[in-house]
Amino acid sequence: MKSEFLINWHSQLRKGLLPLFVLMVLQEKENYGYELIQNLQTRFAIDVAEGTLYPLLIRLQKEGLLTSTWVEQVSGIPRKYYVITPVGQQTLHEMRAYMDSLKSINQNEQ
Amino acid sequence: MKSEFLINWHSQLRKGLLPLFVLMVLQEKENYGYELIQNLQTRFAIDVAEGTLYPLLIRLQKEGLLTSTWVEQVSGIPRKYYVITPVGQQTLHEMRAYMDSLKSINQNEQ
DNA sequence: TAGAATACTTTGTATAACTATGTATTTTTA
DNA sequence: TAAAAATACATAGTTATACAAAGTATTCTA
Repeated sequence: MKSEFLINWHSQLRKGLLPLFVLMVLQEKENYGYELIQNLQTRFAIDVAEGTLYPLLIRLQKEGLLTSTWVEQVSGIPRKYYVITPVGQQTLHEMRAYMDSLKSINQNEQ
Repeated sequence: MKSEFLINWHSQLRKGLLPLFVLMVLQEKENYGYELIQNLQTRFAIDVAEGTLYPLLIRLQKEGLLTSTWVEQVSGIPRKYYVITPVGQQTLHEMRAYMDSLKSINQNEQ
């Protein structure tokens, strides 16, 4: 059974990883929120609550990393599709560079 | 120049990484706070303010991952040395396992 | 027709980094 | 030798963000 500390650590780690993962998914293809939650699960084995993701998407959009458009469905509820912007791509690039630098640091371990 | 967003992202990412890095350093050798700040800088290229590290150390101790003892110096100010506990080592192990799982996920990228 | 699934939003709470400040001692330097 | 810098630890207030919970609305399914 996972300790209280580890559960909390995971939650804290997500504060950094989640924006990265979201940008990574959207880099490949535009997504609407509900779809993104499922892609994050299959792609990164990470369960994201709607109350976590939607505020994040709004924040990323406010920062200029994403744009969004409502798309009416022939059948079903309208979906808000999120697309990564050039600023978002540049930011993703720098995030990746930082993550890679961490990896190389961790290499000189037993 | 780094964007506001990236600066903030780094800060959020640290909330997850810092406990991991601290445990990694202490896994190798006991450290006192001030020394630890320097080791985190040389080892992980990460600048940690005292106001960040000391509360973290107190928290980790409260969680049972560390113990600490004051050591009087022949010359100089007494130092509080932090030592990783078995619980801390187990926790570190699980943190590493999780970090490794992230790495393998990130591998299937262009 | 009730319930599940889809789809987005908002409110309140908890966690933890960060800034700033404070205390105290020792070493360096001008 | 006095001032400044470095060493060493601690705490209060602010801010960002995950998360739980609840809400709104539509569509599909049994």
